Amino acid sequence: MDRIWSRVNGESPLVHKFSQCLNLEEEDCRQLARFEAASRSMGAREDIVVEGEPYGQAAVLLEGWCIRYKLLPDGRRQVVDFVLPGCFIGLHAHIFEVADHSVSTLTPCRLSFFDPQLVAETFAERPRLGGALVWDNACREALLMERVASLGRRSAYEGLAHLLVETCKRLQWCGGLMPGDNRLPISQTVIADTLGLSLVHVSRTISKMRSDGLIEDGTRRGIAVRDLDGLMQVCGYDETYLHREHLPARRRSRMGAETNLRVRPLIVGLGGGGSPPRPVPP
Amino acid sequence: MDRIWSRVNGESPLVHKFSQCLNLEEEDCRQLARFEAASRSMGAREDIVVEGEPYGQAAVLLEGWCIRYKLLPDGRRQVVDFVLPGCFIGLHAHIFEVADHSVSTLTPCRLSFFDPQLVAETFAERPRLGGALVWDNACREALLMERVASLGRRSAYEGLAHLLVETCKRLQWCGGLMPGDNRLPISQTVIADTLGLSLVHVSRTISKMRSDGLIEDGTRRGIAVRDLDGLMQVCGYDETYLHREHLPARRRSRMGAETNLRVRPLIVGLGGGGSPPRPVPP
DNA sequence: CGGCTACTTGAAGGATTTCAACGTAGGTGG
DNA sequence: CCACCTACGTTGAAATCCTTCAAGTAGCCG
Repeated sequence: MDRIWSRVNGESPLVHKFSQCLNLEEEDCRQLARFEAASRSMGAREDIVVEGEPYGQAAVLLEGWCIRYKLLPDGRRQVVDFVLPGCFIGLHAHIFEVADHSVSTLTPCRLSFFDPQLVAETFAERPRLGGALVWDNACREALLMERVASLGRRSAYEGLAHLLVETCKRLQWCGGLMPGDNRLPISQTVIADTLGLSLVHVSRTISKMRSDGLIEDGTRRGIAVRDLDGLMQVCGYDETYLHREHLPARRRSRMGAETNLRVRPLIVGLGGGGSPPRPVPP
Repeated sequence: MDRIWSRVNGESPLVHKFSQCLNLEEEDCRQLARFEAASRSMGAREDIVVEGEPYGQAAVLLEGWCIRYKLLPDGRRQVVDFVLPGCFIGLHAHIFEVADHSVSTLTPCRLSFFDPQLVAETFAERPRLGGALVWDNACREALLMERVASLGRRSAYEGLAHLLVETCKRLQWCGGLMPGDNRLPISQTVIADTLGLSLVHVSRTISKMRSDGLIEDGTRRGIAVRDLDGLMQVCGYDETYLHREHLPARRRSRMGAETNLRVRPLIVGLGGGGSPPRPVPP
């Protein structure tokens, strides 16, 4: 589980990501390359950002997996998000003095550190890329909201299914899924801290899911999805929040700062002044 | 609980909010006024944004409370965030086609709807304000992460305490706390859907907290905090994530430098009913 | 006075945690 | 090569947190 989780091809993760929402021009790629200029390797389980301490430089993750997490005063840990290739780390460095969460490597990683100032420059010089950054940020927030929904309203079994599906989708998206190998490098401990469960219960939940034929017996080699559709059924997966619907065509013309943003009619008070959709227990 | 939760004075919520992180100039205030130009009233329990449907216009909440929430396919509801005066709603309208969450009024509200295009203009014409928007957005993300930690790793009692403290802090911050009245207009149903608990258990938790002398018997009039320090002890409250540390001095020079703007438009904005019983996993 | 919504309370059951013990693989050093 | 250590995973049993079901109370409105 400790090998580097490299990308399928040697392509730049940022170019790969943003070319999905933007027709990158020569100059855009050049600018993105500046983010990835100072590549550096790190081992597993190393800290990149530490909660309560000042941010260091910002970084892009090129290869490997990291986790973003928070610690309660008594040591309980909550993993907030998985950081996959192409994700930014510590981009708030230029906004906040002190980090409100930690980021650590999960596997050996390759990252590129850059001066946060580069973000400002990008907005100034390549507004189209600036728009892409905005979009990227909004996507991360959507992901966070879905996590909230998962933690609050899904059972352990459902939550695990959802996490696995979501992670697979994101991996496909960022090109981080190995061809003949769909294992995810996450230990049960990490899963527990992500789903807000105890390690023991995660073990039992995984056992059940394995015997249900939904995942592989990937013990100690990472968990592996066997039946994606089955998992999606389990948790009623709805991909809307990943916002990948209309990326190909429409998005390209809208993200660019050159084009006009359009206005749409208000949607207010549906239901004739009634209450919001509320499933009431009898 | 149905009166309008107005602001302490008639000041503009946006001016109030951003003057805490920025020395607003005459022209800044004029620009902010454009966001608040088209004021409109709404009743309690009306929809503003509906998950799965296209966004409407964006809005600023001027008075009242709203909730941001998600629905699972089977109707379970998870409240993601409280929207307080000065908060934006549907600011993603210019990024995403389809809303990934809903927003509804909780109390009667006054809002101002504006064309999302106004955001782009603001970044272009008043970069200092653009920086403030970025900061505002980052704060909301920090809030979301804390919510994740709460849902995943705090008990019902701790989570309730944390939610109450956080909400009081935010209210003080946005000036939405009435002078002689520290009641919060949130029903137990809303609390349950925020903490990811059942209504019944919230009722019991509140009872206990009340008998512990931490909150007032605000039945049917909203819950009221009696012992803020006590609540903070219960949940080990750490305010770091609200990022209010160095707002007074330092922030002003960093956020606002039209000269050396370290941050640049990284826009992004994000801006009733109860959850049915959770189905038993197979 | 219904009828509605919000809240309360008791009892039972289920989900999840804790405690504790055990197993297994990989790495390290003798 | 084995002994040992550590990280990770599994399993059982008991305890706890929380949910569900069900019924009842209280305030508000027409």
